[in-house]
Amino acid sequence: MRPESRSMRESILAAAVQLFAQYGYHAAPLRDIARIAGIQAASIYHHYPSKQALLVEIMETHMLRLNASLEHILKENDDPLQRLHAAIANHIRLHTTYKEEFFIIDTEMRALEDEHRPYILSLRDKYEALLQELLQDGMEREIFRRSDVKIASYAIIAMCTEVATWFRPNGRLSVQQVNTIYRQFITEGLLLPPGVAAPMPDETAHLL
Amino acid sequence: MRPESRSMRESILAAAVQLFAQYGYHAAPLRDIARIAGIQAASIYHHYPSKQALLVEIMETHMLRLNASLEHILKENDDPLQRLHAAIANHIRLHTTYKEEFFIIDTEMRALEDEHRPYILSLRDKYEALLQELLQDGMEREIFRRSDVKIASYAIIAMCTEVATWFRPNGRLSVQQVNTIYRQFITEGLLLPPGVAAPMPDETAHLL
DNA sequence: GTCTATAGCTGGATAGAC
DNA sequence: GTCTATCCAGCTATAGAC
Repeated sequence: MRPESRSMRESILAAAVQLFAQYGYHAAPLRDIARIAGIQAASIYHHYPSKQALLVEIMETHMLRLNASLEHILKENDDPLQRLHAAIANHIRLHTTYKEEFFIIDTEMRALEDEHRPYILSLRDKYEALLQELLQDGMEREIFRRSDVKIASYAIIAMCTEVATWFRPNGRLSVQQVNTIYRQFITEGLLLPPGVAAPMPDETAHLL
Repeated sequence: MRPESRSMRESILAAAVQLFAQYGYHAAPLRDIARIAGIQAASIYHHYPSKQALLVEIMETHMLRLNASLEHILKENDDPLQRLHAAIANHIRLHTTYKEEFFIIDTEMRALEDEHRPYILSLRDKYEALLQELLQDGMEREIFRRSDVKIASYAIIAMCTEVATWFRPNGRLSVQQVNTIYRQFITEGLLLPPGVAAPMPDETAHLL
């Protein structure tokens, strides 16, 4: 594949990402994707066989990226809490960096045709299984509270994924701040421990 | 409005709920909605002015229901923890009872035309504001850990809303079980309190 | 590799009979 | 209140020139 060709391929994909995220797959006309990429609609078919192929490529690329990064974290860490912290940070980092792509993954599963849906779903299932493995291990080693592993994984994924919906790169909070807030919420919950209520908040004590 | 008329109105709406949830707004043809309701597509226009009107009515009805129930909870309770428990239970109850309707609210915001989107968004904002009021009050009264109120509200809403995606009425867990698991996760988090870490296994007790 | 032109279809919505 | 018939706009995708 020659460089000029690859460049146009990427321009088309970037335009598709933008419009799929903004209007949804079915509401985004191929003509508009072509216009943003700077060519005619028919020319897209030199680079991709169909509109559906654009959606599949967006979803596959980023689900593979997400899974590979979590597999790497599990391989490099043994401590359940370190693993969880790294997994949260990784999920939030990717969902803010590739915010539109993951928003599409989160909202356009139904737009996948029967031919491709099982494959993309299997990638999503794989991610859930990796996180559940992390949680199960942490519970067996008495680091995490024993709870329903599946529901815990769904809850963590849902709240960390939704960051892709509202996060703004130049908004009130940085990625690092969002990460810190989510980490504490997931590990410690909302409730103040009854006895420890008063003087020094844990999260600032170590700064002194 | 005569009874026969209202009945067909509801049949049409129910069919729209089913197909919007299953295929998405843009991918659900009006002809299919009509077929499920047992009439011809053109007859729908006697009951609703447009396809868009079906979507708006579904979203409005259930967002109003959700807001009214949370307002009622805030009025009837004063204790922050009781309020939070009631809010979680209420959110999960509605999102499992009207699972398709809330799934549509969660995934088809982009399908709203400019004329109606601000109104539906204002209802969603209202719900977030009510929950944030609950959280803010609980933090000021030293019941909840001080944290970012907006993010905490987004996290709680995201995880409790996603129940509408995977919950199955005759599945592994009852609504009550799901509610209990979520309640503990939100208030206490995943981590076991270090001191309270259960009876110590014999082979590690000597390390203390 | 990109273009113009258009095929082929499907969709929401309307007209007007009954 | 529901029907049949149809308009017409919009879409994805293809054909074939350059």
